[in-house]
Amino acid sequence: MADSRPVDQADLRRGNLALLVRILREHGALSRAQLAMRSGLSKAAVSSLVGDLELRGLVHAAGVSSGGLGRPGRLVALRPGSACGIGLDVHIGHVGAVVTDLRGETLFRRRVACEVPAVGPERALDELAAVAGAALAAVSAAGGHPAGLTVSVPGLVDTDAGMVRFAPRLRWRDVSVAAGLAARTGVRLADLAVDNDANLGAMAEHAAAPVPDLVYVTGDFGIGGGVITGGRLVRGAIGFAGEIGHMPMDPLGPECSCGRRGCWETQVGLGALLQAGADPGDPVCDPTLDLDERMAIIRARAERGDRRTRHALHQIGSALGTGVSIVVNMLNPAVVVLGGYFAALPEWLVEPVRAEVAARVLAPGVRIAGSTLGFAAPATGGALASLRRVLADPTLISRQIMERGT
Amino acid sequence: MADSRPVDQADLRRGNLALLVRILREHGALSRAQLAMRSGLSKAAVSSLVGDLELRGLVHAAGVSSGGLGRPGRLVALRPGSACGIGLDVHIGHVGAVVTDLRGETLFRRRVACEVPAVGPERALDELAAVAGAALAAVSAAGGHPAGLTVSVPGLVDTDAGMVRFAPRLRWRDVSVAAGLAARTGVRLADLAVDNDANLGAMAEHAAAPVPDLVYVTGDFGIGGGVITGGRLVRGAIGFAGEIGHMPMDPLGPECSCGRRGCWETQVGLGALLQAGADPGDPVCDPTLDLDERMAIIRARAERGDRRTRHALHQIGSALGTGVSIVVNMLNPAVVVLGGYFAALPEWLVEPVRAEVAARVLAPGVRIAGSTLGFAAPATGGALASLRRVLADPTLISRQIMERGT
DNA sequence: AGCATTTGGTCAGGGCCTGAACGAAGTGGG
DNA sequence: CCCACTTCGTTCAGGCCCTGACCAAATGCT
Repeated sequence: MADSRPVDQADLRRGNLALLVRILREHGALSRAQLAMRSGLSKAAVSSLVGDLELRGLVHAAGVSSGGLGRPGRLVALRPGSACGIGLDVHIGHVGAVVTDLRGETLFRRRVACEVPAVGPERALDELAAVAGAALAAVSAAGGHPAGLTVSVPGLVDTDAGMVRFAPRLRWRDVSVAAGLAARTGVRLADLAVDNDANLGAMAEHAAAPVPDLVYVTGDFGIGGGVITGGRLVRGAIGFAGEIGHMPMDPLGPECSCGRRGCWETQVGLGALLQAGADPGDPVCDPTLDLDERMAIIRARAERGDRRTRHALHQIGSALGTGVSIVVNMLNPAVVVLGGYFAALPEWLVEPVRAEVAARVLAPGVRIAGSTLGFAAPATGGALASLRRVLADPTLISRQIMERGT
Repeated sequence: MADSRPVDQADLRRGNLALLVRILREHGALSRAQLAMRSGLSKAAVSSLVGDLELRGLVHAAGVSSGGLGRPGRLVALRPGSACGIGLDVHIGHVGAVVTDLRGETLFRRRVACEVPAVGPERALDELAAVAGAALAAVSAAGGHPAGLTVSVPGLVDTDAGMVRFAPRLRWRDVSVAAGLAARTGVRLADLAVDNDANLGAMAEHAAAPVPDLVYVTGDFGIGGGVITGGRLVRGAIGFAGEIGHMPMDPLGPECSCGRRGCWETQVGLGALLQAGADPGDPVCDPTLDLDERMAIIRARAERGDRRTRHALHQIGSALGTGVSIVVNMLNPAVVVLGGYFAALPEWLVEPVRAEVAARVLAPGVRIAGSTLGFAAPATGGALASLRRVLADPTLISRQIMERGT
């Protein structure tokens, strides 16, 4: 068995193609001369590389640079919709899809209600495959090339096997999501990936706030965490990293679904908020109601100053801050992003968390922010994860297909 | 400003030189043909690369492969003492040095008693420079080339500036270790690095137990943590990652040196053990006594079954396990290594930690182990950190110098 | 119109890896 | 003892990729 791969001239080419794509992603349209300047490559090399990217359909001419002396540069930009990452999302109440191109623009977004725990994995995968088909059609319509599909699932995922090992909230166990989707859509297994919702959410937030060290905490009834350090996602030895919902916080606390007592998610999960802030008959406790609507009711109550709701939110915020402090002490991220239902109530949750962090954390300068992506973060992260492969190696988009197109 | 470095043919060469060095490090002496097989490179390329490494003095002929049919292979091996990493260690009671070559063999080891908090940074750096000088002399005597010096300090380090920001146990604040050592030894600033003791300890344990995800917890009076995920050290946004000693564990606990209450280190630090296991007048509480000797006394008492000692150890072990469980839940390492004073008492500490982890951690298969390197881990890690640069880029060892030598 | 300036393409050149060919250095059967 | 066989390591042509120099093209300024 080989110990590691040797480095090859093709790797060199790949690396420089990827470099140009990264620069174009960050700076928009640039001339070849500007690309040469920014990349450090020679003009000759840039010419050749841009020609290559053009043949692959990843870039196209984008006018000329107007201003200034001398011959105007012919601008080159990433072609809209050229390579598209597809992110799919399985939630308790819906399945969804997001399509993003290399520039980071969203080309397609859909969300379909689906009682996933009730209908079972096979029916849910049928629904998911239908949404995926629509996403793929949107990519085709844009004249693009799908870079891959990544499915977000709220549970424990074996990313190598493309399987969901255990997702208690979906009532899934050992579900072959990748294989099931491949069979239904005809997409190659190699182009399908499955990952945890918090991991993908962290990737989405990381792309939005590009600091190398970020922690994403997402909540609905369970709590998930996604950790990015040094720009890389932390998965742990067997993919359990970030499973912070079951941090033991209070040995005398209420019993948790995992069988232990006082787990963090019993303190800050949506269940805890509803229990403290509403009576059992209250409409916000109605599980058949859409999550967004229930959050809107709670928002409204908090905004008009309802005492019980405010008190419940403050209690959640404090407990959230205690747990966040532990994470921050250990990992020293530059940013902690609060996603999921926390993102719907930032006015009442972010401040208590900041206060706890200020009181309990050694390191200065940690930013606490509500997610701007909200419940869309996991699917967006899935799209980005799919794109990341092309970003690292643009030659994955083959030349031939595009030559046919011209 | 360039956005990122372009990839170059020299990078290609570097990468393949490094590949061969890695393979030789792992497998010992190999023929060129075997190297070609294992690396995936062609025989021609291997010949050229080996010739290059020979000129740099990094490898040398090492006999012939005896067995089998056909022409025997001329074995090539890493030259003992060729490139040497130097690790320096500043502790409360001593300064020390370790020299390791590319093969991982230790060529030199020294430890000199020094009351660092008492004598102040300048005098301590004098002592450290003397030890460093002896280490450099040992490298010269072995016909080697120093790959760099890395200093381990128990405190908060600004690795970019080579400065210790705050080391309460040494009573250091804003000490320019790299500059001070450069001035005293004549070593170039670029070859000097400073890092936290727990980070370096983690690197040493990581090299000994090569799993990609490892957490190292070290204790004396303070508690430090080093985290490696995906084979990379986690530093955090401003270098505070792994500062787990001040995790808030008990809001009603005793006051900590940091000003808060119930930090983890008040529960599991050496102070907690001594307070629970010995009276103030007890010799093990004598701060002038060598740490190793004090640990030996505690070991002896535990071995002969002293009830109070055993009880104190069990109490420490439980609290240690509680904190370790939090870390493990968050990061899912394959191994947790207990270093520092914990490593001196594994028979009584490892089991309670295992029990707590088994009760509190979701992920299966986490190994808990006492460090085999003990108090030597940080310096060893420093030596490895210095070597890592050469391992990533063998061309750092220039050819000319070695040509002069032959 | 002429000149300075900048762009971008072409071409020789050198570094690096590959694959084929070949001499070198052993083993083992006849 | 000799020769076939096997494996090793070097050499050489060939191809890929980047660089640097050169040059035609395109535009503003005088």
